[in-house]
Amino acid sequence: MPELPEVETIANGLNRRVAGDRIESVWVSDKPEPLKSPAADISATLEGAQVERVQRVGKHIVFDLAPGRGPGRQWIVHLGMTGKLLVTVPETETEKHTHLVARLASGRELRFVDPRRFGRLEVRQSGFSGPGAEPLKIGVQEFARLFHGSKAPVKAALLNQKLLHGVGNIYADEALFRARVRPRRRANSLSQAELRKLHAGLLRVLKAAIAAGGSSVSDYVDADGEEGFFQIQHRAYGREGKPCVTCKTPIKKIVVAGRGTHYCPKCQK
DNA sequence: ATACCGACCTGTCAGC
DNA sequence: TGCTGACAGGTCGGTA
Repeated sequence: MPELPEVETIANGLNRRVAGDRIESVWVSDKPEPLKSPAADISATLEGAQVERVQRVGKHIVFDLAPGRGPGRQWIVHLGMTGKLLVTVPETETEKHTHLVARLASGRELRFVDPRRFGRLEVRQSGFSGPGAEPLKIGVQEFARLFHGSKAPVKAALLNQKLLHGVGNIYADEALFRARVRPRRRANSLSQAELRKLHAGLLRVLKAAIAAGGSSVSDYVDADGEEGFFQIQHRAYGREGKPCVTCKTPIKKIVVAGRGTHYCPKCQK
């Protein structure tokens, strides 16, 4: 479900709510899919650990843990399409598809819920830096270099987490719309000017979406249960058949890299 | 190396 | 009303 702006919003909300709290005990479901680390490792790492802070890396939520001795460990959560991390009181009814419950010293619970089970939970030594470059930090030069070496459609390159991490289907379409570049163009066919526009468009759309609390297309909510509002600013994603905000031409929907892809056939070259 | 496609899961919605 | 199929914000592994 969530891409960079949603994960950023969730991680910031979790940081506000649970940083400094201690995990007293953990329950893990017996469904194996969401676990990248063995359940016993996850429990052993989380139990007794204090949450130092929560931050976003790519589309991952990273909990820095202070176990008290030895090198720090991290709990890394990828929400997949439908994952949620909720902070609740114990009395709140446990949702269907709850896969992990961490009981906190404050008396609250941190719960991981994921109906589709595409999300992943993992514990590891500190220092996780994600699979690719960070879109909010990368300069235009490095950005251009990433795409220069790829013959893939530029949309596929944007979605490739080993190049840039954090960009998903919505913001790839939105960035390409703002850069006026067609999603099927080969990444290495973009001119320097187009790469600059793509870099700028991506930064603009990600920052605006973070400011709006992310996009709530169906059921996304942040750590406080609040919806995001960026979906009302979408110009391409989800607007098939609707008039382009620039030229009124109907937005087209095609499939690129196996994903529904929206663009303006007139504005985007 | 690259790119397409199915697989992984469940829920929802449109269409019949 | 109920069934079927398509589709969904993500990623991985196999194959051509």
